[in-house]
Amino acid sequence: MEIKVALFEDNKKLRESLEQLINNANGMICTGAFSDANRLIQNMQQANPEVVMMDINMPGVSGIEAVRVIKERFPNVHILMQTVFDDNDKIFAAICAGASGYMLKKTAPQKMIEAIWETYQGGAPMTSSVAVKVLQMFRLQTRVEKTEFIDLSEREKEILRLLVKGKSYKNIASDCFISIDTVSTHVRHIYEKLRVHSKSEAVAKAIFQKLV
Amino acid sequence: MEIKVALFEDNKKLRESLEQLINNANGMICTGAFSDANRLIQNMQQANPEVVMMDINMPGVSGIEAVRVIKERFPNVHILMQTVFDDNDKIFAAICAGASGYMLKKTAPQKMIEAIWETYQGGAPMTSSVAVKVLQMFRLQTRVEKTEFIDLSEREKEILRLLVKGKSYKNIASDCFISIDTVSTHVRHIYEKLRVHSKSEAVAKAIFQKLV
DNA sequence: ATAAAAATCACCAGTTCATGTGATTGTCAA
DNA sequence: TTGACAATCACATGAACTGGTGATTTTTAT
Repeated sequence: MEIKVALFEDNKKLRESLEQLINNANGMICTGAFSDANRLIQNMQQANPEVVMMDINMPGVSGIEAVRVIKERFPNVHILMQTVFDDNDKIFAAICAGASGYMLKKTAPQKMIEAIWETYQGGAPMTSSVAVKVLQMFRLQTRVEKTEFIDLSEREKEILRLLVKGKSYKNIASDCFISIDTVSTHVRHIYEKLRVHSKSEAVAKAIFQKLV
Repeated sequence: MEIKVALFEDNKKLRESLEQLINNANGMICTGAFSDANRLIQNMQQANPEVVMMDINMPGVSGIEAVRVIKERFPNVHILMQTVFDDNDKIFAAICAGASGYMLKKTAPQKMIEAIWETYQGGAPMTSSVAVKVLQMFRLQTRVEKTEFIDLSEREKEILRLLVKGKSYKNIASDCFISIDTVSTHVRHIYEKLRVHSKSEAVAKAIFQKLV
């Protein structure tokens, strides 16, 4: 039984050469090659693939959005992302959307075939530079801030939570049924306790220190 | 120039066969093979390796502890972990301690040599099953908020970072050597992309979505 | 080559914020 | 009962922000 591979890639030349590469490889067949993800569901049903190769940058529906949709509607399909750049944010977003693998387009054809095979088997093939970035991000996420003790009153905490939600003094006043001036006073006290001088500093500190 | 590889592995048979594998491979040489990490620093100075293969389970000083020490004392050395099990916690701990790669011991000899080579070049070779677990953990850690993909330009991200630090437009202008009006324009664009309408909302969203 | 996106700057009107000063009321512990 | 603190409100001013219009230059993608 051959692995059915579908292809989403807006560059015509690359799309065709990938299609050929897949069809020439043993044990796999390209059942669909599309230039965008605008008729994603339809294309997926038509191609009925086990593995999807998805370009991250496409006109219309982005590759990342497409991954999210595919993972929702066809959760058993494994997705191999393809991109020109090993850009942190996009890798991050693609992984979170549910992509299994992440290969740079410049990857050697033979390696690409191996990656498809690995993806099919439930692996997570990654270009070396991508793997390194994933580990870096992984370590960064784990960092813990040293927490200092900050003693806010209940009311102050309540108002700080509303600040974090992005509310203005006016909003907070009406939410809490108090006057704007009172909000202002509370905020002033919060600033003193947090030793900050603006809403955004307070919000950042509140979040990092997990005060909310 | 050959890659100098040091080996920490308590199983004598495995240690010797790995040593042989390395010495038989082109472009690398085993400059030290040790059964434990109890004389780690001394061994490291003696072997002076560029790549360390470290067993995760050893009597005495654990492989993970050893990684931490090596990364502290010899930060330029790349470390390839070796283990029998692909156990979540240990993978996690090893990565956080600073290991670059993570291979199961049952990996084919040829693949192991490739992994050493990749590690030397700053890559992060991982056994497929490990890579999958890393991605899983990665997603779990992130699954707090559903992350939407927000495509900010470099400049916008830079300015967003400064906003999170609590800087005013004036500060940002002087930090970035641009006019206040330019800062204002960038911020406007950031707001549009994040769909917010104030500094504090932007800051909160930036932090929660890990845009900074 | 050409269109799109990014980065830069300017002017402006209205809104919101930061901070100072001062005051009243209720609670609670010393 | 007195002082500390929390919560409430008021007035005021300068600074900072939001959002709209419009424009030029550079970079980037196709």
